[in-house]
Amino acid sequence: MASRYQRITEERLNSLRRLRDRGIDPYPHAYHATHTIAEARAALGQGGDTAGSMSVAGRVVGRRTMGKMAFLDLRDGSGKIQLSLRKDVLGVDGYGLLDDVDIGDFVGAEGKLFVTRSGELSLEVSGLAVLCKSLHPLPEKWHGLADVEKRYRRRYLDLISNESTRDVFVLRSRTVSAIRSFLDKQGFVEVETPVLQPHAGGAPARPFVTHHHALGQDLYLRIALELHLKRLVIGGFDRVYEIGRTFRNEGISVRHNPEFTLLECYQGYADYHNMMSLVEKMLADVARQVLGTTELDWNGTTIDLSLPWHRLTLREAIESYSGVDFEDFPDTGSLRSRMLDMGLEVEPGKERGRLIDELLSTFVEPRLIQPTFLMDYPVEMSPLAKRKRGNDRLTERFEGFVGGMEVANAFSELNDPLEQRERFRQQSGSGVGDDEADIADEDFLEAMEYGMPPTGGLGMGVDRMVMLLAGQQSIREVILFPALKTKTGPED
RNA sequence: GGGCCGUUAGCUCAGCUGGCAGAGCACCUGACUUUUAAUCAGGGUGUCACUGGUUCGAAUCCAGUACGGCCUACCA
Repeated sequence: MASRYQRITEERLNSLRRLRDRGIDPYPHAYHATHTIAEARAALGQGGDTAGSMSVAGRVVGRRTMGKMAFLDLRDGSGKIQLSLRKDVLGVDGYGLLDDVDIGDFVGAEGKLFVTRSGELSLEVSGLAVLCKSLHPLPEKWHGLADVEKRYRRRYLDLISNESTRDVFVLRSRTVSAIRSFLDKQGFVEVETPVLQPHAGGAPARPFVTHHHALGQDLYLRIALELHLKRLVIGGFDRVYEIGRTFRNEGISVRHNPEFTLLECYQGYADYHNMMSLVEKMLADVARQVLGTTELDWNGTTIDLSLPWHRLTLREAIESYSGVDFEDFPDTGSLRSRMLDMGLEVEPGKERGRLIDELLSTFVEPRLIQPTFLMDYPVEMSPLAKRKRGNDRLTERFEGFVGGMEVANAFSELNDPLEQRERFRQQSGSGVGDDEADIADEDFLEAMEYGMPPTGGLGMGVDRMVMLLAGQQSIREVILFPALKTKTGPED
């Protein structure tokens, strides 16, 4: 604490002291601004008569003094405006306050609008109030804050000094709103289900474990929304969705954050074909609402989200990009030796489904830049999906890819409770689930025994969707406070 | 977990084969009543990430540690 205090620039503390000596509270409780800065700017646009006095409030982001007159740049959440301060208007005392106003401080200003000789809309200030004294200098005005680690750890500084960062998160907010409004219009009901669960199911991922003291019981942070939402379909919510944080105790990368936002929605009486068109329509609709177009710039290439997406089966895709037709290798051993022949490093213990997944992520996924659905995944990769009509070895499942990333995963949901029980059993027996995530959720199976209508289910990574719309290559650029290791040392 | 790269002033960055720690912005002092990357004159404010080693001498070379970035691994 003491060291932190010592780092504060002596001049800022002196300003603070001088303000108090003058009887000015540097941290007042409130300020009534009559206009936001954007409203103030618009006020001049109409009519031109700006005789009325108005007030605005914001952070000082620029300061140009020239003796008996000065300009401050003021910014609030809506925009930026220049304040003009003159000694002959404010008086010696009022103008003297400027000595103790630094870049970074919050001020409120009252005055009348006018346009300077050089055409800049400004507020001729008749009254200035300090609203908060800042004790640290802001990052430099031209380059902003560039150090990636500092940008994430002190996102507030990133937001203050880099407008583009702010734009990304405004876009994120609009994206989530657009998803909601799209689904709401389609008759989906939004719900919230538990984050803390006795079993973490719905996906083969390692969960975070926590402990409930009063219950004396370990709980898991959810890794998917699936099993609870299906319970709600069983309960009569034919169209239901949730947008929520999920947690996976796995590696961190440009596409993976330990906590991320997942959209899942379920539609009774629908199958995976219906979900495909839902995904297509939703992305096109969201892009139009957020960007005004279905064309995205992704790493220099243009991605077109207009309908329809390219469709091919997983088998076709893997065969055309890797040369392997997995139907020719019906068991783990044969597929494994084929992959070894290709010079791939294959970890022992991977089942056939995992091997196919590896072919997919190595050869196919990076190539799927334009929106593409891969359909019909093998049963062993998809324990919650219904078998494909006409082919027992496959399921009616698809994944959607855009920009070389998986952004959607959906299927005709398995609703045969006896088969579901059997699939869970095979899954846990195969060593895939282990005890890390107790997939065999007995409570869920019992619910399914009461009967779930035929249902299409869909999951989409919201962070990745935002990455696409914002043209960002790293998930950390679309998460305000991405996961970072705690920094230890003299800093604190 | 493995590999490569990075960490120098509040911020953005230079600093060569080892020889007194640098620039711009910010900040401080002074001038300036229409500036807007204001301008002009002056001022360097530093645990060179941390710890150890080599050396007469280390920001620089070596080793380890921390944190970060990219790749990889893990991961529907």
